Amino acid sequence: MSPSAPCPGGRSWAAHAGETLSRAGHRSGAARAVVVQMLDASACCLSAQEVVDRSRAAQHPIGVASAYRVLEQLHSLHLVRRIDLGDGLARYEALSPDGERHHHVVCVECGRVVPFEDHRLESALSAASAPPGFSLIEHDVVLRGRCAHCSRDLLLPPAQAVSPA
Amino acid sequence: MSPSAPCPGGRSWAAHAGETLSRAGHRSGAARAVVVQMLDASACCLSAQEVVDRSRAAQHPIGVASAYRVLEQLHSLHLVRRIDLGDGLARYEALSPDGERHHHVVCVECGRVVPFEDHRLESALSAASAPPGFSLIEHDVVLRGRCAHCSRDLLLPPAQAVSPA
DNA sequence: TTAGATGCAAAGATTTTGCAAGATC
DNA sequence: GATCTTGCAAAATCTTTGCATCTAA
Repeated sequence: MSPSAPCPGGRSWAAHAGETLSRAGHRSGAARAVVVQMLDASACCLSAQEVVDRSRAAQHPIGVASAYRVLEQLHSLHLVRRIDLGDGLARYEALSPDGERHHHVVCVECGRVVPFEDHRLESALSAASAPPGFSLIEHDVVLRGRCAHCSRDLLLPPAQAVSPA
Repeated sequence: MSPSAPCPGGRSWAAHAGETLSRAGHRSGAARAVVVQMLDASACCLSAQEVVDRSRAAQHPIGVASAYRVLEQLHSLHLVRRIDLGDGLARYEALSPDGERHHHVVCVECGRVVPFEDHRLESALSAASAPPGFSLIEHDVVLRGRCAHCSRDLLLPPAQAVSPA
């Protein structure tokens, strides 16, 4: 979790990403800087469109194509994780080099996304019995349920319930 | 797993689905019958396009829109599970009423999808500590790795390696 | 100066929707 | 016969690609 938390070496994820990118032979550019900064500052995963919208709001607008290209670049270098919450959007989140991961819970009513960690679940996933010969690399876990807010609304008369997003 | 395995009552999943659909007030139709039969006969999840392609191959072609509509209908009645393997396609698989579930492993090289079960993982998922107030409903788990075939290819000289799909 | 980065617009791919024709009950 | 289902085509989304321009090194 910890947005913009320093990486093991004391540097920010953004610094780590920049270094990895240049070592890979990529040049720096305005769009890339914006995307990296957005991801570094975000507490959770962002879609390409969200990155573009936030860049506009921050007075540093970038093109949609650039957002997708930078995100793909970061993904190919394992600097971000690609997350699919099942709504047809690809989301990305910064991946700290220490391998720390978290999972996501999505509210089936309002779509709210909440990150969470669970060490026991993590162990079970690492120890998961994959089919013979399969060597596991990573795992994606998405839980679905109702957030506190929407669970409460279910108990209220329909007229008072807040309409879901 | 077990494709076309009888449900607890001894009926096939297709029969169960048909009954549930009519109880919900839906009428039967050619397209729906084909989709239900495809899912019942499939060992694993199918995309809408796969259903359409197989329907054509089986000499009972259905329209793309119908496939999507029937799949959505089945999903809303919890007769199928919607699965997102991260490649931008929605897949669906029959959901037996006894609640038996399995997960999927995807080969990062060739895209092969293999179902698997793991009771310990299942327990960890059921016991997962969701954020406060969140009531969990279901979970999606996708593991990624290299299948036996592709792991072997990595050891061969590039010239002999089979090109990935 | 050279090769990569960027942005716009067009193209691709997947899924949804409008509407007329055909089936079911 | 009323209503739901189906299928074609158009629309809506999300993502990728082509190409000219700009820019980092």
